[in-house]
Order: sequence, then structure tokens, then C-alpha cells
Amino acid sequence: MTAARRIIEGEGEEALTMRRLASTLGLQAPSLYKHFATKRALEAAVIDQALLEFGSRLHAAVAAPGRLGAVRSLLAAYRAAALAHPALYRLVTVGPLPREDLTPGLEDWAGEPFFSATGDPWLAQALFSFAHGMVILELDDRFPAGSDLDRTWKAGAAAFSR
Amino acid sequence: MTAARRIIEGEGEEALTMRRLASTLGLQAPSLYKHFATKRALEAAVIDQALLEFGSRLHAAVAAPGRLGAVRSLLAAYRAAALAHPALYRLVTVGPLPREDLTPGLEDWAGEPFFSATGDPWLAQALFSFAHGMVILELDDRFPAGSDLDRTWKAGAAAFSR
DNA sequence: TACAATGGCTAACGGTGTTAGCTAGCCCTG
DNA sequence: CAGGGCTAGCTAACACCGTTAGCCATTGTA
Repeated sequence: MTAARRIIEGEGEEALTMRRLASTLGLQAPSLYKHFATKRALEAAVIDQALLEFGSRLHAAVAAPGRLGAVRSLLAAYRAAALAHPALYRLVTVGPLPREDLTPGLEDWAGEPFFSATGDPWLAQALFSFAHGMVILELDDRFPAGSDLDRTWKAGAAAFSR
Repeated sequence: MTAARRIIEGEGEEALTMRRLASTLGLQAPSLYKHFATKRALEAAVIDQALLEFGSRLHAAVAAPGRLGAVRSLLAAYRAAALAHPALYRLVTVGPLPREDLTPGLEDWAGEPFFSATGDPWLAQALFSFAHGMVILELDDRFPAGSDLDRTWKAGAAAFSR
């Protein structure tokens, strides 16, 4: 639901409330249950769409890596996409995935670029962990004040590039 | 508060409820507010203690790295500590830190082992991001079923040890 | 024209963190 | 020893949360 997404992106994940969403749609909260069995299912619809969009950007980054190399291009795209939609990124990546409500195969497809960039399944997962760790720690303000995160990304990219 | 910690470790973070905690202590929920200004402050007390314990294990790992080298020893200790107390690890590391309710300097101290192990502030942050990413993604069951995470950890360690 | 499905509604339930206001007991002081 | 304040408990209540039950108007179809 596009209205749900707008609330999440504009005011954060916890601002999405059945009553809040209903009121922006001009109805009452229980009416939403005629369209989604549960709040989690509603979120799953948003996650599904976001996963497609994030995945597209990653695929594009490894398909046309430019002079940076696939790993650096992928990391740059990953960071940019996440920081452009922080609340959406959190919704998609933190906590358990509602897999039964998602398009089959979409999750794997979105992760493929890490395999393409590294050519090795274990290195791919390690690289993904690094990227997610960097993003989520930045979004949660866990790095010391004044950290040079550009340089930290570079250090990580260098470690994974050889 | 040790009772709060026991609830979190035993039944997960969301099981910690003011009423639930109060009832295990034989009181009513509002009485808890005579001791903690808010639920977040209560959690901060648990986080403070957990940060001390997790930090101790990391310091020990880099102080006596054995034949593995500091980076591998640190990563092994990090993963073991987190998986031994998953709910506590989540409480400490996901979402914003209630810094004003924490022992000053404790957060920095707990992160020091990453600097000791790498000798470089940017590589230290990158290594921390990798470790946290690995742990939180494993706890949230985000890796494909049947992943060989031992091997993924090794791949990451190799990238950062060079 | 009758019927069933769709999609809205109100009322309500049990849960959450939190506040207000009261009170019983304790300690310190006059 | 009397009195006053502080501590730490209590009950009642508030606003909010996801969710369910049950009702009803509209719509599309047989």
C-alpha cells in the first residue's frame, strides 16, 4: 500500500499504525482488515515492493560497475539506496522476514549482486554483512561522533576487493 | 535490574513489560516508576551491565589472542558472546543507545578491542560492522537456509587479516 | 428479482507505557 | 517522645495499540 509506505518513509516505522493509516485513507482501522489479514501482512506488501527497488539498484550497480570495480560499485549503490530511504531500509532488513507473504524468489534475487561482485558465496555473505552492518550502525548513530565513514567504507572495500 | 535481565534472556526483549516485571517482583507496575523514570531507563541499566560483560570478553580475546592472531580471536569471541546471549545482544546493539543513562566511557571502552586488533581506526570500524552484521543477520535468520556460516566468518576474517 | 460477496461501520477486548493521587511505614530532628 | 518529611508501595485511570465480532449498505451476478 502506497499510503503505508508514505507514512513509514515520512515519519518512521513506528508511526505506521492501523488507525493512523486508516485515517489518512479516510476510513476506520478495522476496515483495513478487509484487505490485509494482519498488520504484518500489510508491512510485507511494502517490504516486497522495497525489496524489488533496492534489488534493482544493486543489480544495476554490478551490471555497470564503471572504473571502480564491482565490489566498490555495489557498496556505493548499497549505501546510497539505504541512506536515501532509511526507514524503508530498516523495515526491510531488521527483524525476521515475513517470507510467506513475499514474492517467491525475490529475496534471493535481491542478494544476487553480492555473488556477482565477489564470485564466491562465502565472501558474498561476508560482504553483505559488512555492508548491512555499516548502514544499520550509521542509521542507528552507533559510530563515534565525528567518524569519517567514507574512509571506513573505503577500508572495508579494500579489505574485500583483493 | 537482574529480574529484567532474566526475563529478556529467557523470553526475549518484547517479553519485558512493566506489568510482567512488576509481577515477578511481587509488585504493581506503577511502583517500578519509583526506581526507574521510564522503561527505557530500566533497559539502560541492563544495557550498561551487558556492555561491561561483552566488552570484558572482547578485551580478553585481544589480550590473549593465542595462535589465531588478534583479529580472528576477537571475531571468535564476539560471535560466541553474542550467540550465548542473543536477546541481550539485540538489546545492546539494535536501535539508538540511551547514552545519557549509561556509564560514561563504557561504550568507547567496549569498542576498543577492535582498535587494538587492527591498529587502524577505520579498519576497526569496518571490522566491527562486519562482525555486527554477521551476528545480527544470523540472529534474525536472514541468511539462506543451509549457509555455512563458519566458512563465511572465515572468509571475512581472511579479508580483514590479509 | 433474489442472492451472495464486498467493503465499509461501531463497539469492544486485552494489552501497552505512563500519570495522578493516596497512604503506610521509616528516619531524623526538635 | 512527638512530629514532619521521605520512601515506596498501592489503586484508578488515560491514551494508545492490534485485533475481533457483528451489523449493514452497496454492488454485481444468476
